[in-house]
Amino acid sequence: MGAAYQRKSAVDRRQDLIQAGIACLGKHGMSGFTVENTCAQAGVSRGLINHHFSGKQGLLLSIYAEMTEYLIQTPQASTADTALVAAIDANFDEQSFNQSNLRAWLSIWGQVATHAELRALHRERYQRYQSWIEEALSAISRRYKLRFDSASVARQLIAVIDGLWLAYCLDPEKFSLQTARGECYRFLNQYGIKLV
Amino acid sequence: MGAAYQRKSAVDRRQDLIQAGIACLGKHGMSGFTVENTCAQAGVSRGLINHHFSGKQGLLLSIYAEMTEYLIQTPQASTADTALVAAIDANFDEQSFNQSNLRAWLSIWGQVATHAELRALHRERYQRYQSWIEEALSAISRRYKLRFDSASVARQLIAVIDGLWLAYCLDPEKFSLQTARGECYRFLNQYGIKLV
DNA sequence: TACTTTGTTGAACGATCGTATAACAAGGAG
DNA sequence: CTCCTTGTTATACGATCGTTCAACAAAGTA
Repeated sequence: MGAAYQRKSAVDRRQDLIQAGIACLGKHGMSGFTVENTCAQAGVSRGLINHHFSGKQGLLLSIYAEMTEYLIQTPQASTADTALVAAIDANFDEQSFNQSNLRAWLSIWGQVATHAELRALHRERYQRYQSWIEEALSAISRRYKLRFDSASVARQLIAVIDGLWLAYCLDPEKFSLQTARGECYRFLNQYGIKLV
Repeated sequence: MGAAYQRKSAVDRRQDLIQAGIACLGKHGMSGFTVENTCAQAGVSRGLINHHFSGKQGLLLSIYAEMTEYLIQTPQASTADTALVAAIDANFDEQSFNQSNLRAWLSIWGQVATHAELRALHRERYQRYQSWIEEALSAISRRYKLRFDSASVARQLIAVIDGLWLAYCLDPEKFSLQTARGECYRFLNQYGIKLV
């Protein structure tokens, strides 16, 4: 007779619950992100969330940290060109640009305004993200002797990316991943930035 | 001794509940949009929502219809230039571009993927919105002999607007209404579209 | 005034929420 | 084999959710 349940290390189980939470957020939004659903998705009992996290809000915080980790990681590319391409493409690969993942983001964004700790975390991550993009654009403008306000273009670029995400999430049949990605690079072309 | 409660016509009371619902969504997001909160905000009893709407979901549907009404209304301006300016400025006036309203939008968007009727309504309104902007851009490109793909620029413009909304909603201190509006017109300038 | 219509109330219902807690068990240390 | 740590389960609890429904009352009609 086998063991009644599988015992995992704290870090592994925490990762399981985080991934299960993301899956629930992607499936039915914030209303689908319940303790019962998440634990069922992870294949564990209900009480386990409060053992590994400080309540459901604690799990949500860890989920957001995990989700930003993938996108915010500063690419290690050699030039500003390839680094920016890598950063943009990370937003438009299959892992990021699918309805489930975008819905999870949308659900969490809806909580940022309410949840103080979540807002603080978001502010820090987004600030780092924007600064990095701004510096990359600045390097590119110097290298190719282009004339544009890096801060302004950075704001617009981030807005375009997020707006395309939103449009795709709300109506996935409207355009494809490639269309969205192409739209993003067409936008940069208009400023003389020819990356692809 | 006055009346125990004020009796209103169905249309007036429905409007009260719709506005109260928007206020609740803006205050604490979708989790703040409860029957109890909404009715308290409207100053009526809990049971009234089910008398005037088909449940809470029915109210949410009416709320979305009301919110789109203001933004989607096709301006009656004479030229495509002024019409597009009016449409864009409607997105960046104080009534639309404040955190409470944007949070309400964000909350509803999070439900679009889940709620079938809401998704259908959104698809219809957004399609109409995009078509109108695309036609306006097309008229402008003909008039000023500009060379760009109207459909592509329309997608980018909507993405920029929505992305700026999102950024402002998640961190209002990052930039002001005027900055966001200016960013939008700077984007159009890059395509040779000089409206302001 | 008497009657009808219908907007409105408030209590009650079952369902589900997040959390706390005591009992249990898996796996390693001795 | 025994003990101990700790990951895990299952139940129970109070709170709150959305909805239903019978009773009430305000305003119009005759």
